[in-house]
Amino acid sequence: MRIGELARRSGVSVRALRYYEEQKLLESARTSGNQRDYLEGAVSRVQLIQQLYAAGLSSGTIVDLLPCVTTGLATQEMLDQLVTERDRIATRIDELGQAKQKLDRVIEQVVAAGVVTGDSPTP
Amino acid sequence: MRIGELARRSGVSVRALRYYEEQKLLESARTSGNQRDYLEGAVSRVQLIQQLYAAGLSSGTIVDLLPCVTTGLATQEMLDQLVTERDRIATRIDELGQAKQKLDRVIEQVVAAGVVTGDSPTP
DNA sequence: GTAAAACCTGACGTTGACGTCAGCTGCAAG
DNA sequence: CTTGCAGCTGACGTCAACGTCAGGTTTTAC
Repeated sequence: MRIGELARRSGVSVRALRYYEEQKLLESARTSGNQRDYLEGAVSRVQLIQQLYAAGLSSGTIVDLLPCVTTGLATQEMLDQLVTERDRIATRIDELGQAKQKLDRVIEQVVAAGVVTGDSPTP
Repeated sequence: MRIGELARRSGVSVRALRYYEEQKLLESARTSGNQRDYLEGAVSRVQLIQQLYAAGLSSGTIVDLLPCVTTGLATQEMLDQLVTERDRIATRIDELGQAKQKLDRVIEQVVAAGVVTGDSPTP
């Protein structure tokens, strides 16, 4: 599979895939014409990378943790880092939950008070 | 209250407070010597701003929404934006929850398999 | 064979929330 | 008075995950 297809199937940009390779997150074979050639498994790997990015991990951290995420094996240091990140995510979920509650309450108030009509007319 | 005290009490940097003012998120009176002079309420306002930032809102969005967060009054447009952001946060919480579950499972696996000892010695 | 996609490397541009530095002013203490 | 911290404005620096452009090569379609 070449880079364009992987991009479509995994939902990220071609540029992002090249960036992942630069960051050692993703590897590719090369064809005789020097074009990247990916295995099928690359799709789920890219999706995994995306999920970890979305979780707020840096590329460096992902590089450190991807091996044990895929193999289930880790050194003590890796385990510590895993736990650290897991806890960070948990904390973040908490923060977001509080912010959401705040907005929920504001929305409730606004709805209860009725919407204000104070805009400029559409010219 | 001057800017240094507000920074200490709200837990953000002096630079951040000046930035908030630049972004119209925070206002201050000025003393005769042109120094910023804040009301007591500024502390909680800054904390609120921080919470909204932490929730992933941009300063522009916060500018739009702060009025109704503090007053409970909103136009239809503001209400729509409120709901949009609330939903965005909810989605994000979901994503983070999934990522957390993934790390939880990995940690479980690692613990079940036992920690690997494969490091370079400390020289 | 040739035109159009798709791909390559390399390098500069973007964005947001500040950090940091320079050079100047205000203000309370001894 | 002067020492020295706190504050002021203005402006450039940062960092990460890409976007985008330039200039060239490879693959595909006809």
